[in-house]
Amino acid sequence: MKAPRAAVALNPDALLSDRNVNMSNALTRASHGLGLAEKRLIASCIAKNDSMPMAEIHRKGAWTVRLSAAEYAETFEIGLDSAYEQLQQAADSLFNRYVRTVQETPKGPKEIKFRWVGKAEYHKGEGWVELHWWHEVVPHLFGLRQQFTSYKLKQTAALRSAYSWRLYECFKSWAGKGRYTPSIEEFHRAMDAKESHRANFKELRRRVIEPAVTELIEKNGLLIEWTTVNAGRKVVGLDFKFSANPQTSLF
DNA sequence: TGGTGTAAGGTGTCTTGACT
DNA sequence: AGTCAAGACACCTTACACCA
Repeated sequence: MKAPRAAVALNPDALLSDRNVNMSNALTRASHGLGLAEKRLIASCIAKNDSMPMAEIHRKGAWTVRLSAAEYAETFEIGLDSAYEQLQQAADSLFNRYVRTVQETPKGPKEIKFRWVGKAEYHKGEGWVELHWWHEVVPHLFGLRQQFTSYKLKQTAALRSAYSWRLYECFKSWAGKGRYTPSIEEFHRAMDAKESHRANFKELRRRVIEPAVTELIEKNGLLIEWTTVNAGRKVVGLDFKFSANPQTSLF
């Protein structure tokens, strides 16, 4: 959990990569259902409205966000050609992506789904994409005062795996503790693990955990130790201990 | 804009060994 | 014996750079 942050005026000249990606802890720990390009697009659009006060968001109608291919290319250090292609594909697929959270109710856990966007339109020939946030996601992105996760976009811009990005966000949401101890089901959900990964811990370790941990150590300079929590031989949970490496960390 | 080559990431499958 | 995790290998896909 982070301390409440005073709203500051948005600097329109700030590089996108220097802006913050803010989202509620509940959203951070939910299943996002996003691939890497979609994740980049969503995070960039969140960062574009970084620190904008709610009143100004209402006044400017900032539920709608524009992102150009040039900004995308600069932020993620890829070529313009790739940026055009990724933005177009991500905009196409984003409309059908859902956030999935699980709420505990007296009748047991209940899954809640809502869309990321009500509209995602790529303007061919002009090189920019326009997103309109879905109304249910807005409270998780704007006007946050407590229980939220915040990081600079540049801290994830170098990541090449969506799993690394998701693990980084989970670490960020537990940064106060320096420890992330999900049940195996919570971890599956948070990582958007595929069925084959869920069915077999070896797959989860090989395809999700180890590549993500390696990338975060190499590119973000984190110090990470992790172990499994077992019931007999069955893995039922995970225990990550993480901290910033003062020499190299971007955490 | 489209084609091509390369590197990295992702997946499937088989074998081996340890544990219940 | 059955189950589960680990390791190795091959193959496919994706991301990206480069060039015409």
